[in-house]
Parts: sequence; C-alpha cells; structure tokens
Amino acid sequence: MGRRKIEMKMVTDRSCRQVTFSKRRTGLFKKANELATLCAVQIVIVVFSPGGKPFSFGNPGVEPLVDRFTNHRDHQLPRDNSGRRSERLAEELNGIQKRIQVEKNRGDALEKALAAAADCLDFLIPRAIEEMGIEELVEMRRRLTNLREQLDGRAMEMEASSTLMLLSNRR
Amino acid sequence: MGRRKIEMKMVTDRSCRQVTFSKRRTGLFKKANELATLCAVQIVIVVFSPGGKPFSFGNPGVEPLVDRFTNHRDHQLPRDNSGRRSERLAEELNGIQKRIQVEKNRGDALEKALAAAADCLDFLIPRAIEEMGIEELVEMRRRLTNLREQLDGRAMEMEASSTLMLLSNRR
DNA sequence: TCTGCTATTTATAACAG
DNA sequence: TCTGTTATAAATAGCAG
Repeated sequence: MGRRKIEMKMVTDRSCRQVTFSKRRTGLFKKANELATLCAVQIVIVVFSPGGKPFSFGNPGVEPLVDRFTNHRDHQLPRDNSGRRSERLAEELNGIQKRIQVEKNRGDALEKALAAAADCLDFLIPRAIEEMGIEELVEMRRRLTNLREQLDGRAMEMEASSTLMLLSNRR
Repeated sequence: MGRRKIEMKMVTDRSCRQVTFSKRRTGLFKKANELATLCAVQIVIVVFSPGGKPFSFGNPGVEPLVDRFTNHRDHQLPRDNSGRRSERLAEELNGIQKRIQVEKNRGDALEKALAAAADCLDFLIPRAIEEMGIEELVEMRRRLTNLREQLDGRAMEMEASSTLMLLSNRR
C-alpha cells in the first residue's frame, strides 16, 4: 500500500515505528468511523502507542477525531505571509489556538477512553455494580483474577471452551 | 475502494448492510492486527453488529479471528452430491460437522470477547487485582459506579474533562 | 445467505521540505 | 520531528455462483 511492500513484523527503527503508528492509527480510526457510519453500529477502540500513551476511538461519543482532522482545512493557523501589523498578534493567536487544540484533543481522547472503559465495564460486569455487596465484590475479584490467570498463562488454548462457556453465561 | 465510490452514510438495504459490515469488520481487524504487529502495541476493539452481536479483537490475546476464518477453506461441510450409499450417513455427518462448526464459532467468538474483556480490565484496573484488599475493592466499586452514572446520564458532555482527568490519572 | 472475483477506490511507505 | 506528496500495495463495492 506504499511505495513498496513491507514485511509484517515489528518495524525496528524507533522513528519509523512512531511514524507508522501515527499513520496507521489514523487510518484505523477512519475505517472504524466508516464502519460505524455505514452500518450504524457501536464500536470502540483503545490502542496504546509505542510510548505507552492511550488513544481511543468510540462511536457513539463526540464527533470522531478523524473527521475533525480530515475536514477542517480552513481552521489552519494563520501564516505570517501578508500584513505586518498582525505579525505579533498573529503569533499570539497562533499560540492560543494551539493550546485550545491541545486541550480539545486531550478532552476528546479521554472522553473516548471513558466510553471504552464503560463498554468494557458493561461487558465484564453486566448488572448494576452499585448493588453489589462485599461478598459479591469478593466473588468478582475471584472471577477477574481467574480470568487474568487464564490469560497470562496462555495455557488455556485447549480447555478454552469450558472456561469461556462460564464467562458467556454472564451475558 | 470498490467498483464505485459510495456515500458515507448508512447503507439502507439490510442485506447489503450486513455484507458491508462483515467485510469491513474483517478489514478493520486485519488492520488492527497489522498495527499491533508492526508497532508492537496493545490494542483492543469491540464492535456490535447490526444484529447486536458483539465481535472483538485483542492483542495480545489468542490468535486473531481473522486468520482463523480466513485460512480454513478446507473445513467446508460435505455436500450430498456424490455416492448414494452414504446418503443417510452423509446427512448425519453433515449435522455433526455443523454442530462442531457452530461450537467452534461460538468458542472463537467467546475467546475473542474474553481477550477484549481482559484488555479492558487492564485499562480499568491497572494493577494486580489479586492484591486488592476489601477497602480497595470498595473504592473500585465507588469508582466504577461513578463512571457508570456519568455515562448513563450523558449529562457529562460539559464537565467531561474533570471527570476524565481523574480517570486518566490512573494510568 | 455465504464465498470468491476484479475493477476501482483508498491507504500508506518512502520521500521531500 | 512534523506535514505534504506520490508511486504503489491493499481494501472493497458490486457481481456471480
């Protein structure tokens, strides 16, 4: 899909990897947005960057990042190419807009993460958690611990179905 | 990306929508898998089909659905097109294989869901849950309840950032 | 309804600034 | 390090069976 075909294994160069991550993350979120739009379905994605920073996409939720970044060419920051009276003013404005954009992005990302968390919550803990007593919490802990052990061990491949069956009954 | 360009709005025909969903979901999961492989990052996707069925992809986790379903063409069910001695036998076999396939699909789907759940778990509850004491569990419940209330009300749009800030500090 | 086939559109790897 | 461009690889819309 680029100038040449690439091997499907980890990109060794840090810098290239970061670039690849950014581009492909954008592409993935765009695809997710299209899927959500075309098929009217709910979707959530959470991905951690090579640096460990979380990025997320969710639908429904606020307008997807993708669109925001794809369609708003006219929101470009002012260039210092015309009148000179505005030079300093423009610079200041530039700074302010940048900060606003940063905050906006942060808010969007976190909101998406929250939506993701909530969806996961629904998945893991089907019924109202606020009604749980201590005993149930303990039981939940046991269940989650179990789940984690199963996963960490990766030894579950063979008996997956039985374990999974149990889990499935919770939905 | 197909024979002709399509409008980015909900596909009105039910049948077409289902097909589009299946194809694009596969594509999305493949992209996600590539991103995870190329950049060595964790990722989780949960999407609900038009029919409301959950599909999920997670890395790390067990082998992706995509590969499993993409590569096993040879597992097709037998057709009743040849010898007649085997007619009844074939029918029976057919039934059995169908049941196996159903169970396999079910297992695969659940396995995926499990992986997704585990990833979400990491997201919500960063440190080892098995070490949590009762007090911490209670605190966790409080936090989760809070989260749910925020979401259910959807009244959070404006003050999202503050709430979200809290969540973000957990990473 | 599901699987496979291509004409096309879309995503992106390598570059360039 | 970020942003934009372009040649090319990859995804997929509409069909066909």
